[in-house]
Amino acid sequence: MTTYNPQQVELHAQKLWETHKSFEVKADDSREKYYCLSMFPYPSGKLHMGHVRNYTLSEVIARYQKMQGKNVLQPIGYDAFGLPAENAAIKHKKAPAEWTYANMQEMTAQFKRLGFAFDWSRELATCQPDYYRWEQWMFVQLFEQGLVYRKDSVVNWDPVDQTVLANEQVIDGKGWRSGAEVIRKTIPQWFLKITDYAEELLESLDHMPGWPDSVKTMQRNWIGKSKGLELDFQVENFGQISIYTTRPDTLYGVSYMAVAPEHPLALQAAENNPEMATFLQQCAKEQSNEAAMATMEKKGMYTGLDATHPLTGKKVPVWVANFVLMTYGTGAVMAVPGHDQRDFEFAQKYGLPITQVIDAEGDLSTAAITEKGVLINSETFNGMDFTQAFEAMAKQFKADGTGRVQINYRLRDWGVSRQRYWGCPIPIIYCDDCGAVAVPAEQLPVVLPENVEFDETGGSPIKRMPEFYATSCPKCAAPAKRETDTFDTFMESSWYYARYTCPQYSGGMLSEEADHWLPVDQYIGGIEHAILHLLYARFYHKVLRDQGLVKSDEPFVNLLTQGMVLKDGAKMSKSKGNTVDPQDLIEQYGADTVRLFSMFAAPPEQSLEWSDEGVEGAARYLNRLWFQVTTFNEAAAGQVFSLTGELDKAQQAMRLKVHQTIEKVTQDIGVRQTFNTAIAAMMELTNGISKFNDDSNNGMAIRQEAWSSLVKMISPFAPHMAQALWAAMGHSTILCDEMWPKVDPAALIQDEIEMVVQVNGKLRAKLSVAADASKAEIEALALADENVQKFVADKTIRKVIVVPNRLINVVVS
RNA sequence: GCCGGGGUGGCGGAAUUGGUAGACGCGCCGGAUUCAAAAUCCGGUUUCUUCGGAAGUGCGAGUUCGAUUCUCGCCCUCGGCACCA
Repeated sequence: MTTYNPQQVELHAQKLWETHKSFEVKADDSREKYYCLSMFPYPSGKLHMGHVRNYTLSEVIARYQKMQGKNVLQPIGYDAFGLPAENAAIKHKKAPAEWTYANMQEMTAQFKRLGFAFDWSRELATCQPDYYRWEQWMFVQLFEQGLVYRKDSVVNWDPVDQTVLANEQVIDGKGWRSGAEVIRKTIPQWFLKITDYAEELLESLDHMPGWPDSVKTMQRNWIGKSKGLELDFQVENFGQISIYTTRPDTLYGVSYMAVAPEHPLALQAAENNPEMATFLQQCAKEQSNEAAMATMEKKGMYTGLDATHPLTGKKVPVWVANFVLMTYGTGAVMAVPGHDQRDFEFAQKYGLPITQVIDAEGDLSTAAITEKGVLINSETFNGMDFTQAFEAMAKQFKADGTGRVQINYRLRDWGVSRQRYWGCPIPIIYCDDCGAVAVPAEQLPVVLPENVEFDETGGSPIKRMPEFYATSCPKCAAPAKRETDTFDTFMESSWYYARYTCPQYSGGMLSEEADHWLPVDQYIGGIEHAILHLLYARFYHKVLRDQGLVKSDEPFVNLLTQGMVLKDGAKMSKSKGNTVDPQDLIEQYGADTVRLFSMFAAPPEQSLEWSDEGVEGAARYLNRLWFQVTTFNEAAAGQVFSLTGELDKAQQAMRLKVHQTIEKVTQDIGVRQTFNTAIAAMMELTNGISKFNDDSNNGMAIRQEAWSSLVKMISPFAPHMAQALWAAMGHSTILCDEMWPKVDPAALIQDEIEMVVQVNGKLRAKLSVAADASKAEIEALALADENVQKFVADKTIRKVIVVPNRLINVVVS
């Protein structure tokens, strides 16, 4: 017997797989395909436990599916553009490309050491021109089709560093490096019309049974479809403002209007009013992200302008309010303090009238009444319910042309411009005469210069590199300037899963192979991507489809959202400095232990609070398994045992346990995706077999079947050890090419079943009952039990509930 | 603030369709082995208890013969909120 040496066993298995190209796959119509994908990593440095968990999850699924006989594609690559590389450039005076490539190399070595079944021949990195040229190409297509447009939009501006900051770089309203107060600045940026796809993105969610309900709900709410009225209000000395409301039934309760600080009306009001100008400046210092907007103190100022109420003709004051979003609806709202809590608070603060126009439960002296009900104080609309009022109002406004029914989405178009260096250049050229012109396809890619130097401010180097931006107009050949903004990195991560099907293809964005592999059968990634990445990728896939590049409607059939790996209660991330380095654990225990533990510690969808303790347990288990199997192999001495004749009770029980475990593990991996319980079941079986010391022929046959099944079932988790044990059993094949063990239905037949007896829901006895016993027999048996009698004796039996194969509940009083 | 999760022994977690709460593992306790220790193996381990039992799954109600599971109201916590990825 040899002792278990994980380092040796693991390197040996890895070499074996590499030599046999076990995980390099080609399109093969003779076998069912299975595309298993984990979200690719950002090359931040070393791997952390979140990575290990993520890739082990897809690994287990991929290896399991391969053992079901499928042609499994499991690729890997790097989401290589992004902010941390620029931060590192400032800090270490190293070009972002150099830092990124070094990290990729390090992470690749770690991935290989973990023995993941990746098809490395398909590796890609999004910062390579071969990759991003097609992203630029697609942008140009969309530009020409009108799915791309340019408009003014707000960014965080650091007035000291003279640079745009990411939300993450704004801490308590101040620039992370300069400490200066960040202000809102409006600059022109490029947008993709994701809202054109809002309806389909919403509707498709109803036909995606492989996605978790929670993610679908979040996406539905994010898209936020609503039906309302858009109404025009006339404002004297200004003109017309439009508002959108989903509650036209409360129109008679409007006591003021509110516009966003960036609204043209607000800007006009500030022209001759220094106080208003100061107020708008204050608003410009407030953060524009939704969380801040929703929680900050509600402030407003009267513009001095009044709107005319379209139904009553009365004057309604127009206010500027810091909580009105310019980006949603029309940037103006009607305020109904009686029936909207935010309007209510604002009205209370500024002494604006609060009137009740809906008859519903509530007390207007303390809070708004937000429930729907019958209209009151609403002239001819009195007595109508919400639906009647909505329709009647819609009809009336339509007739006089001042309002219309409108479907609105909360979803906004996707702003893809970033004023950063380390990203894919936006393929646009600005010409004084021709305007914004797309870079012609034959001039793509627009290559990002990689040898650059960063200054302290973190501003993009290409913005001061004429050799990059100076060019000529593709239309009129006059001197022109390239766009120096780059794409949002979500652009790269929105289609990489498709490019993996043909990573080296140079004839286009995607080859015909894309439709062989797509859609992805199983996608796995962090729950933090539930909305942004997953929605952008869904959108992009539909765009690819409409360009004729893929045939499917959705990119990911099944989605597994893994919980966060937490340390000290917070997301494990490099920026927080609370990461656990798996390298040390691999060196100490081996990759199999680290993989096994990351799957055993918690179910995949739950967040996992990391603790170093417990890894030991996984290592102990593998050691025990190694010892048990190698000891058995010695006893078996190369012989193959098969069952003959009748089995005794203990043998039957052992064989039952083996096949129950195969059934459970198969279900847990293949259907439930609860890998922690699969491992627990295998541990239980291991304990069971090691206590079953039957040396008879049938005993040996059962043990041989048990160990061999167990080695196969543990192989997705601990593939190196499993391979070594498989070889030690005398097999010359590669285990990952073998078929998954099958359940023998005959082994599952039981003639006696244990049932529980309750009296008034409390456990009082356990019974062993013949499998074919009738209800009456079971009932009689339960009532005959001594302990049951004790609790029943002096009472009246009201009823007896028999749940087949489970329990008997005797209800007494 | 809004949207979506989570809360069960000392700890990670299990209970798959409303049916034995605590599987499996960690830790701890006891024993074997050892000169000794580590490792390993065996046994025990929710709490209280008058040893009959009783209580118990964040808190408070409800539905049910029966609730960790369903309903309502709270509390705490994690993720997301459009420029972190």
